[in-house]
Amino acid sequence: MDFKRLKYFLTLAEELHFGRAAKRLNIVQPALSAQIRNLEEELGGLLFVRTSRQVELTSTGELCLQQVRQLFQQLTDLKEMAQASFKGELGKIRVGFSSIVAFTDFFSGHIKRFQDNYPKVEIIMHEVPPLYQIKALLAGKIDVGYASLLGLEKNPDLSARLVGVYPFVVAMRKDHPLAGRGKLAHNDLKDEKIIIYSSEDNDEFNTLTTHLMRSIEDYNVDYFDRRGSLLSMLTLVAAGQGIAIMPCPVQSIKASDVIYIPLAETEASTSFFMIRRAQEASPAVHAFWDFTGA
Amino acid sequence: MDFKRLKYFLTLAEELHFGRAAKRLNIVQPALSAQIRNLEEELGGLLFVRTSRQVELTSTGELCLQQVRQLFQQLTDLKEMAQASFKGELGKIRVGFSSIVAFTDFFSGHIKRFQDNYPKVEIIMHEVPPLYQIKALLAGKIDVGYASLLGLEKNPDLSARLVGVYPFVVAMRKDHPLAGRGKLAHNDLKDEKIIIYSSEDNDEFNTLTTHLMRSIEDYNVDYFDRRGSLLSMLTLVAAGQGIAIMPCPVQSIKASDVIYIPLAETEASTSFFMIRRAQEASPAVHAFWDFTGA
DNA sequence: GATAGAAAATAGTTTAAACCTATTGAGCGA
DNA sequence: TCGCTCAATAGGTTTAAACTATTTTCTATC
Repeated sequence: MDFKRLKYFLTLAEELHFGRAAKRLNIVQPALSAQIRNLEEELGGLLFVRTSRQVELTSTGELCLQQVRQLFQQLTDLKEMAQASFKGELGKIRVGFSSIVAFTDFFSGHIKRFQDNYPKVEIIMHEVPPLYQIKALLAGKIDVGYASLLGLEKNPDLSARLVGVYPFVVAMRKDHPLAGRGKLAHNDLKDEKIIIYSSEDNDEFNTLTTHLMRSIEDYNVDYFDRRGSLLSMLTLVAAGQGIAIMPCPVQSIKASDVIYIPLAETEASTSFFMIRRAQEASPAVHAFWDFTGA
Repeated sequence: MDFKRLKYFLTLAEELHFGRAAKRLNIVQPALSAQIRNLEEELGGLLFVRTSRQVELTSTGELCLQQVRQLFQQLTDLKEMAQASFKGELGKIRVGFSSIVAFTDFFSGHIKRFQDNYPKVEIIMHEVPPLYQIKALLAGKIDVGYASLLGLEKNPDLSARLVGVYPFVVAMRKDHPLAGRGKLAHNDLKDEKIIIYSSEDNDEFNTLTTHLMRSIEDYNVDYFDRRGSLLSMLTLVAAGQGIAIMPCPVQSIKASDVIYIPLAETEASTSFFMIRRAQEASPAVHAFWDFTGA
């Protein structure tokens, strides 16, 4: 059983004339006769009634015609699907993102614009803490990561691309003494209780605060060490437990009683990266990477 | 694109090893390598990642695998369908029957038993007057006819088979003078008004009554000539317009005020035939013919 | 009824591609 | 470094599909 034979069958069923059908198939009439005979032998009965004047389908032939049309449709679909898949227009991309990334403008922009241009690619989102993203990428659990991490260029198994650099803001209760200020400098934080997110699992906040701390190390800062999420930090701020230094995208989280004031006069900032495996095979992931990089 | 290639793909996708897959396919490893390469070139990308230690599917390969499995399922279905159709287990049979036939025991028996044994054959019933059945058969409007007709053996384009011979009964109002009798003879009808169905279109009643009349031609019978259906004859009988001579299956029609009395002492009878085209192509029709004849 | 024409089937030859054997090359483990 | 496994490559062989030429069958027309 062969697609070529089925194609011959289909053409003959349409033309109902061996000579014309053979011409359309760019073969010669006896070749078509032989192939149709082969097909009929394989199925165990006649598909056409041949009188010397006309050819017509048997009832079985009619049934087969419908099925064969379907079969060719499926074959066409298969080819198109494969080609779409090779072009990265089809497939799944598992995207890992850290909690802060979810509030950046580039992240939602990437996802939305890609989805608009590649509607058949399924994007599966996972919130994954930054250091875990590296493990998840190498273990094949996610295909693309979005996080603020340092030293990525040192890992030969990963490719990274800088996608955003953000200054810091200071989150505090609205009745905090500093609340009226339009902007803050290092000096202003000198005697404040600063809430820092710290966790062995999650390096992002460590990274950025360490980064920041380096720039304000001259100052004598009390800090409040605490495990928890981005939101739990804001809860602590709202509860008057201290102030928090955070990348500015966090501003879009409107917590009651909490205000954000830019931290000026420092070159400290948070850099966000896209990360993928250096040896990536999936065309969809490459399409995503190239599309968001263009 | 060829089913053989797709089969190779399927086997390799299952084995993930060129040597083993080739062995299962009863070909040699380089042949398999070449065919997989051809397939990949045709689709425009790689379906497998080959390291010298292991073979695995690409993401596109995974997608194709599902589609190809479906394709093979459909191919199997096509073959099975074709073979079922050749055996007459699949298809349509358009059955024409005259009104009286609907009340015979053989008719419902044929249909029911065949349908039980050939559940996938669609039987389409048409009530067709007897002479029309011959036209409908020759015009390809129906495939099998059931009727009482004479001279069928003279038509070389048709095959017929006798399926039932029934004596006559006399239908009359229950208050008719003859109503008390257990059976009737020709003599008894001598002075009765007999309702006869007559139509150029429909020969069945003409046939049977002519047949009957021949056997009682010695008697002086008034008859009431009237176009109409089987039921309209019974209506006339119920209205006291006369008595009617009918094949005994009509007895199963219980009309109020109408009783049936056997017409004995005559060899006159109605013969019912199955009819089909002599040159019938449809295996389902042959299956029906053979099944009901066995 | 004979004859010409049309269309599918048959016979024999040619060609193409699928397959086979033998070998090479690459990667991994001892 | 050697040896082993496994896929790729090279070159010859076989099979089957296609071609050309011819026959057969049926129909339409004279």
